[in-house]
Amino acid sequence: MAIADRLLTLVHTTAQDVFAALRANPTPLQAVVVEEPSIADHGDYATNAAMVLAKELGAPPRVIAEQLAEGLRADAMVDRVTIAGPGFLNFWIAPDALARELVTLLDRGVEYFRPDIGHGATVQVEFVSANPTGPLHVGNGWLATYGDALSRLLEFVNYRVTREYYVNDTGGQIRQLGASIIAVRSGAEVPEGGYRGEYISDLALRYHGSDDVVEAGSWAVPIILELIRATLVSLGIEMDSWFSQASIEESGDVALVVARLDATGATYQRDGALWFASERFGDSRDRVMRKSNGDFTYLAGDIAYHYNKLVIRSFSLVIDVLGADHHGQVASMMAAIRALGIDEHRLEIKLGQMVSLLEQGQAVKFSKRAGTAIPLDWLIQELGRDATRLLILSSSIDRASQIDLVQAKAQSMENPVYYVQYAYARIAALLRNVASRQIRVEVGSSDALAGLNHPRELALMKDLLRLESVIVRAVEERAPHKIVGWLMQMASDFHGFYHDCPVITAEPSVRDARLTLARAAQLALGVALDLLGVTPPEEM
RNA sequence: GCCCCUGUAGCUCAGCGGAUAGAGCAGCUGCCUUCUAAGCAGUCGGUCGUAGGUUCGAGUCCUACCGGGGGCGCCA
Repeated sequence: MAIADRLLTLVHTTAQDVFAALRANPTPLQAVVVEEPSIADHGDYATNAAMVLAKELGAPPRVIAEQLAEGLRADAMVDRVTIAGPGFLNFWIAPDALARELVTLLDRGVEYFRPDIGHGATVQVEFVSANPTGPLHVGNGWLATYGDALSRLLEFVNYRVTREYYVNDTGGQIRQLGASIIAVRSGAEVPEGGYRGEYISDLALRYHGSDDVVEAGSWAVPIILELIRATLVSLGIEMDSWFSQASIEESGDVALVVARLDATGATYQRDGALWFASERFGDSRDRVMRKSNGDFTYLAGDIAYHYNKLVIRSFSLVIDVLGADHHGQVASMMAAIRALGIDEHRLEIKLGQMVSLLEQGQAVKFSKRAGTAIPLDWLIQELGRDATRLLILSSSIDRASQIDLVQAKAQSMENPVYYVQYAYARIAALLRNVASRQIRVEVGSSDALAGLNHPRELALMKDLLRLESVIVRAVEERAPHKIVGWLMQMASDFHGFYHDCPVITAEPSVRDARLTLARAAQLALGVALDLLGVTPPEEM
């Protein structure tokens, strides 16, 4: 258990003692938290327990705080407790307790940072799923990287993850694609709503089939998918599964699912079409399942696809990563899940807000059809894989990012990714130097490590002990960008340590303790970088 | 009109209901004879969109308003 969690437990038990002493009934303590103050004078950790209890007990916070402090001081883990402000309890952790924790960390290795949240459950993350009508653009890169980092996080906390790309290989846009290729081949204008761009010209040169738009479109899909796959690989992303929309339609599952909705009385006929009464299940209006011409709608196919994921393939959890332009589908899909009697908590839909490019202060929207989309390949080539990933992962997907490409490129050598990677590389260099100088290192007994009490060393240790809880939060909130926040702090603290605390030239006991700390830091940096899919470089 | 996201430093963005709101970039000033200066230290820069409310305590929660983005098809 992490130190903060152990402290919270300690605060809880001490609170029970206070209740008993006051002959008061114990009350729930959910509001009690242990946190790390941003100000060093406020201790290594702090709790609001006295203020919460004061409310429950109707006594002044500082009086309660005195009683709590009494009990807390008795614990060996706690070095010092002070009462401050409106009734905060500030703790300082005993150096030997930190040292023991560091020993445990090194003993357990990567596992030290791994909370078992998933318990081996299966989860499918569906992301990218861009129509196979052209190369990925920069906007696709955002959600692709988010989806991959989320998948890495879930894998780390013991989910069995399947990364899936839903291939919309049927329908109107495939006909448009075919029509565009045929038009360019015959030297005609690309039709209204068609696709433009160099790749269309390339395809037109290679296409030797008939003038049937479906044939031409279907012919092009696998070629374009291969381009997409290659782009993803260059971003460090490999899908486990490419799921064809056409295959769902051919399987008969669409009819099956519509029949199931029918059987539960959730559908009705109107104007020659079959409707799903989705409003009864929380949608803003009802939706058509089968058009008056007999074809199923996209939504019907999409419901069948989700039925396939949740029932036929029976993933415990399904996460759809979609662009905010798919917001309109969410309520309909959730309504269908409820109508089919599936536990709605098994489907999560994460909406990523739109990304826009800034060109001379003006926002430029992506349009594949108009040919104004900036290719993702271009961005990766300009910035490199690691800088691209970190740029994308440093902010929340709830925010509509604006990226100034000129600035992004100009800053590529100043990208924060190098700051973080440099910390890792510096440790690698340290360890190489130790090896090449044939220094014998006695790795860390907790006694030796208790000598680590320089402020830089303490800051580093606290970062190490915090990583697990950061990972928990990042997973729970589906927010990989929280890992970036930790990495920046960790890198900053490491560079400060490196600057102020010589390692190899220090006397042997100090040197060995610092080397041990550096090793732990490298381990943690490696875990965090790996969660983001960013390379941990041995040298720079 | 209704629904979702959002508004924090010049720019791009972090920020668990807690104490004196942070980082990177841009600007200014120092620090390489010393384990990698892709670094460290300092400095400049803020009515956290506005107004109410809840709370011992609000950038964070609630309401209204203002601004920005997206969505509301028998398209996919």
